[in-house]
Amino acid sequence: MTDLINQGKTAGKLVEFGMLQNIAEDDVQHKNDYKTLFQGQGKILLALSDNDDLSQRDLAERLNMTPQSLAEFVRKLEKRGFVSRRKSTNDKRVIIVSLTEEGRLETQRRTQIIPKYLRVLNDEELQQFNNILDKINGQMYLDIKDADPTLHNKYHQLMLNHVLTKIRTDSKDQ
Amino acid sequence: MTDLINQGKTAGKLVEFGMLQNIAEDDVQHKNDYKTLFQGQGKILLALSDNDDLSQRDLAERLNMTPQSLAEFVRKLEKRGFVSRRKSTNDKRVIIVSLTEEGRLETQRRTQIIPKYLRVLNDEELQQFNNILDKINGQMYLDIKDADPTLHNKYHQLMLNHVLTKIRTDSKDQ
DNA sequence: AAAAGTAATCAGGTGTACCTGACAAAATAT
DNA sequence: ATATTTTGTCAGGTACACCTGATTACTTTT
Repeated sequence: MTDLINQGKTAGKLVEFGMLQNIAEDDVQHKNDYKTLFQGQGKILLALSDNDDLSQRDLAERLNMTPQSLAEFVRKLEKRGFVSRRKSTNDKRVIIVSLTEEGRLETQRRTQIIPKYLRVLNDEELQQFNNILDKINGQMYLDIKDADPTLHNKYHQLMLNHVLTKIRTDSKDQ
Repeated sequence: MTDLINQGKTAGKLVEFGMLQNIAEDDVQHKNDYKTLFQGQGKILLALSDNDDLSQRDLAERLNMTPQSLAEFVRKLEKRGFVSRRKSTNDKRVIIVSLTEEGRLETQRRTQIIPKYLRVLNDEELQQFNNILDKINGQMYLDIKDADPTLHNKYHQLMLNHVLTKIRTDSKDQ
């Protein structure tokens, strides 16, 4: 019972956290697409930063979207200079998508930004927060696998693991 | 230096956290509009749950959007049965927007859901998480105020405080 | 009573994330 | 060599969150 109360309190704070992140983005830093990090174009950048030179088909599969949607986003990313497309030589149907240098920078910019607000935590709290996020994220992976055990999603999750392992590693390495 | 490394690690986990929340929403629980909680129609529900019977003008101001946008969202919410509109008697120009019972339930559903993943935290961790979120959120409020000290945003923030205080209180009271 | 505000509305637009259906070109299977 | 499968494209669509400009109806100011 006490559990529920405390969980509720925390849940409220998480809502608050989400909202504040949202506002900070809208009003403060004009271009920090936190919300678009995991969708559409952003998703593609993440996937490519994990594994460059993928075909559109492959990307679409990994990202769980139709090839048409994928193509659209890739076109937009190309227009923005973040990816390049070239025909595969083995199979002249396939188009290989790669990150440009610009795109690589953009991806880093998007994922490796250390939110300013983390600076208010001291070492101990940071450590606690880390553990907590590990636990929570672990549970969410399980929940996702549980609720949606399709093949696609296995790929999907696999990719996420890779992407995010990389992000974690990168920021650790800096 | 060690600080930066740890902050980076945590930042990565936060990215992961955001992503997982996103996927869990897409694929698992089909209708948990977490991402639309603080935008458009969702924002309006939140504002009304804090302070019912507001004029459209008032809502638009509090929510930092144009009256036209506001009107559009209110229309949509009305269509979905979440709000009702009635003419003010004092001023026949203004339209008072109120939550219906449905709308009130919907708002609660959206904000008071206790994420399942919180159950993996024990009492101590929950307590730690609470403190951490308080600190972080407090800092974000400051950052927002700092970066954007317009009148609108003061109102905006005020409203948020109210809304979220209420949410916090509600979940505590349960 | 006329002028100046104010609260809405209508009309039309932008950008983003998706989707379906139809089809061409290339690769593979028979 | 023909049939089938696969990769990608084109065309067109939905839904959502916004926005600007013009206009109507009502209120307040002068």
